[in-house]
Amino acid sequence: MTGKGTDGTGRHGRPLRADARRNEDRLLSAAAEAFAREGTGASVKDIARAAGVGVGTLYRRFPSKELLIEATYRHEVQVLCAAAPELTASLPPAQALRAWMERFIEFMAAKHGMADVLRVVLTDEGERLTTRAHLTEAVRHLLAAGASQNVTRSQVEAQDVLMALGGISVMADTERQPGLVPALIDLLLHGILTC
Amino acid sequence: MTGKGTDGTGRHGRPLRADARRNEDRLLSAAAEAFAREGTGASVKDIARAAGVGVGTLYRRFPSKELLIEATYRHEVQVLCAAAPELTASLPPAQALRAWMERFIEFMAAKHGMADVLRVVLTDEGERLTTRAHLTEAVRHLLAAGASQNVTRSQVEAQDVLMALGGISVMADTERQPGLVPALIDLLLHGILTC
DNA sequence: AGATTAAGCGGAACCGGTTCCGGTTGCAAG
DNA sequence: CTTGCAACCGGAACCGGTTCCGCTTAATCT
Repeated sequence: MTGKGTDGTGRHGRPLRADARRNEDRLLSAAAEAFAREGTGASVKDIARAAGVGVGTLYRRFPSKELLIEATYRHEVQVLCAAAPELTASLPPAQALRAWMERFIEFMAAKHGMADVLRVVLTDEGERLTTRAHLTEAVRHLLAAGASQNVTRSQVEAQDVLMALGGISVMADTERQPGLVPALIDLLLHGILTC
Repeated sequence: MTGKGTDGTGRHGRPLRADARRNEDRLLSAAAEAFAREGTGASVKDIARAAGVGVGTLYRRFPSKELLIEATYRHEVQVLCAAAPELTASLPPAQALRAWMERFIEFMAAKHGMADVLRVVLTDEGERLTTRAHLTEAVRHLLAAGASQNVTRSQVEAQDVLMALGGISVMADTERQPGLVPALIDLLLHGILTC
């Protein structure tokens, strides 16, 4: 994230011009609708047209389709992250971990082709709090709860777990075999837990 | 795999016409060179031109870029698979497993963008022995060696391990963090081994 | 050799993502 | 209110993958 997106500021933190902000709103709702209806396969040109702007405008605000997707789903990701503390509060660490991992995968799989999101959601080197940082934080929270009761190996890094989950999402999306996801989550969980 | 590729037979097992076979050869060597030089990002049109044929010809023989990539690397994958028995013969099961997984990832990462291969290499429902079947077999071999000495959990399926490796490849390719791969291999290995 | 025809061929056309750029306009300074 | 200009706008153009289709030709039959 480089200071662009839904925060109403431009490239240098300067407030957006009124028309620009209006277009951003239109684009986001057109995108939300299109992605909900057709999945992330929806074409950017169609989204731009539905929003009543040209593709150029869309691309200035969201420099790639993936970033548009991320912006569209950012809120849902925040909700996902917020669930981590709640789960650790109400379940034993191992179960909380599993439950959250399932939600993560489920979210990623929700709309077909969601794997695109992942590349953006997990990839980023911006300065401010990013979506990715939130996710890492959520995992760190879950792992910490486990470590404090010695049920998770303390060498396991939150970031690596996140990446592993990302990998599972991609494969689940690519392949279509039923039962793959639970099997891979099991494998990952076994790798995290103390024996 | 549906009976197309480098076996010199057409869609119905009928032998290829002479010109077709010649073009297939040209395409494969042009592809090999292009992929080696530019990675799998090399454009199909360029490859067709280098081979002196039209894109249509390329597409009849290799119905998608991914299939062309797979055909180009099929031999290397076979070599990789062949290494599995050798490793189990010369190393303790856990080490053999780790060594092979490292080779797998290394191979996938060798040429940038190799993640494309994966989708084809790992996805397939053909009737005959496929590349994917070979890979699964290699993993099964490694797991069997481990199971016989009780160092690997017997519930772990070869296919799931292969998928997990696929996921790691994708993430390693997407992300660029050093140390990610070893960390993920560790995690996976811990998930496979008995404690 | 000549006819027949399925297989093969090339490349124009299409589609989706992305870039580029000449024209437009919100906004603030004068 | 006018003016200057940075920010913004739209869409044509480009690029890569894939499809389509009319023409060509290797292989086979007579």
